[in-house]
Amino acid sequence: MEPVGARPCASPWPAGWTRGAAPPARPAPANPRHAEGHGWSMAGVLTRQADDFPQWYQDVLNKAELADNGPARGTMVIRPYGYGIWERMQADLDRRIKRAGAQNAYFPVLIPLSYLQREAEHVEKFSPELAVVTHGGGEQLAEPLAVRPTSETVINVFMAKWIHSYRDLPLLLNQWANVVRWELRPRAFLRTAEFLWQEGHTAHATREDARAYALRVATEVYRDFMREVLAIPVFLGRKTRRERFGGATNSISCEAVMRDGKALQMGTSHELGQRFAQAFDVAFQDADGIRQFAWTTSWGVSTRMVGGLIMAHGDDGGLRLPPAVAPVQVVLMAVTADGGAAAALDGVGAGLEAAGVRIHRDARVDLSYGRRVVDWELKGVPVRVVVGPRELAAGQCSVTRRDTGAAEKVPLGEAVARCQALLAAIQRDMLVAATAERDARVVDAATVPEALSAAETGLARIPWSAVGEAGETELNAHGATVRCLQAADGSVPASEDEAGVVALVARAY
RNA sequence: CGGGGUGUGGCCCAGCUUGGUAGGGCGCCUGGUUCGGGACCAGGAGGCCGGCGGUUCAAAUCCGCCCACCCCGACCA
Repeated sequence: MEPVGARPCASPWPAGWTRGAAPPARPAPANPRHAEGHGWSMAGVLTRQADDFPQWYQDVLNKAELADNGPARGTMVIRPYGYGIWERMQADLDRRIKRAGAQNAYFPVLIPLSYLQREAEHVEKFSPELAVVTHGGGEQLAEPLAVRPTSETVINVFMAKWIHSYRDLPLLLNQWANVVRWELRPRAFLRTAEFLWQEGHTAHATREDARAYALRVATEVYRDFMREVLAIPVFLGRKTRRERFGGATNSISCEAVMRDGKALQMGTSHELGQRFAQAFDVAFQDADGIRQFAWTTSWGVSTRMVGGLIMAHGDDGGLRLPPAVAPVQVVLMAVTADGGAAAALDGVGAGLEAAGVRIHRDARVDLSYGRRVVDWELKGVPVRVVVGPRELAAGQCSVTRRDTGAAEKVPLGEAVARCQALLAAIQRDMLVAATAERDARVVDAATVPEALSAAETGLARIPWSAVGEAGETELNAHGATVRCLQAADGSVPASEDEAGVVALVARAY
């Protein structure tokens, strides 16, 4: 007997993905070319999102050449095209982080295990996912070394060494690094045993300063980056006690909604109070000569954002990339090998390059036209410029945008300017579209059962007073979580107990 | 830790019940015809059938042990 719906698969990624979840209703494809009756279909190329979203994600990873599974369970190889996206994210974030005053540094990947144990809640939360090195050079180590799951501990040791006076504060550090967390349910980009991220660590003289900085990073660095560069709108909110980072006094998170209605935590910024400072003796003398503990923060975003980008924008044709992070912004291709198409495209390409646009010339005329088109659609290249005999005869090129599928004929002489305008429009329109789609998935709820029902297809807004710790337990028992808490006006509340606080509830990756 | 399942070219799988020269699709290589939405034809490369042992004239197939991975549950969050 054949188990219905069984999909044997050697890959570890899709494991348990749809556990208990009914496939939510899906919106109509954003790309009109894929609509019923239009004739062009990606059938056979990609699993449709509505049929099996996790399989669609897996197909996109493979066909857009984003990532492969690593040899060790839970590890991932990021392929050049996927890494190109990450590099674009890194470059922009790095600028924003520096604009916020932080400087880059680098701390070791191996951390003495005893460091991890100095802050009680920190070690409690991270122990289950630690990878520990016990041998080196063929000898058992006197003290095991943890492979960093995050670097608060080692960085605080050095903050303690470097900070003496209030004049040394604030100390604003950031590092780009890899971290390892032993995950039992890995999912490519979203939860991998090893991932790449940036982790910021700061020390401040006052609680107010630390709090303001953690919020500043969450808004000016993370939220703005996600909106302006990734074209993904996020809810900024406060984590509940249960969802808080191990060792934090407050965690602020950026929560995005994917196209299957599930939420994804795209980034977090934590107030650590004086807990790490006390554990690691990060202290300074204030202007009055009084010795005080510093107030610290930490904040990070990771390669998980690549997964979020895929799932927030991708459609049945594959990836859709906002121009700001697209490794290739415009692809140029000829329909056939003969004629003067190549020369015409060279001219447009040279103009685009001179204008600073990232282009790719697809010279593979030995492949069928359809094959090449599908390739670039799968890869989400924002704009495609095509020249064939028809265009050539008219002195034009065909310019097609990936986000809407809209195509137009443009005189060759105007192609560069038109592409630039389109790239700007796509960047804007993708945010507008993603925002509309997200908002359509947000439902107001008054009770925990109502919130659970709404979480089947999206995100529920429910008064936190109607949930509480008991309600949160109930939600968790049914696969939903409180993603974050917001004040009535959408801002980040200073405490859970503020009047009018609203909980955003969803199933999450 | 308990229950269930799967290991066969790069990928997905058939073959196993009833032992008898290792197959198909996709991908890859060559040549040709094609090329306006994943083309077609022909030829070709590529496999200690997860490992060890057993039964047998003969094992991918039957038996035993082991390993790895996956699913459900438990645990954790």
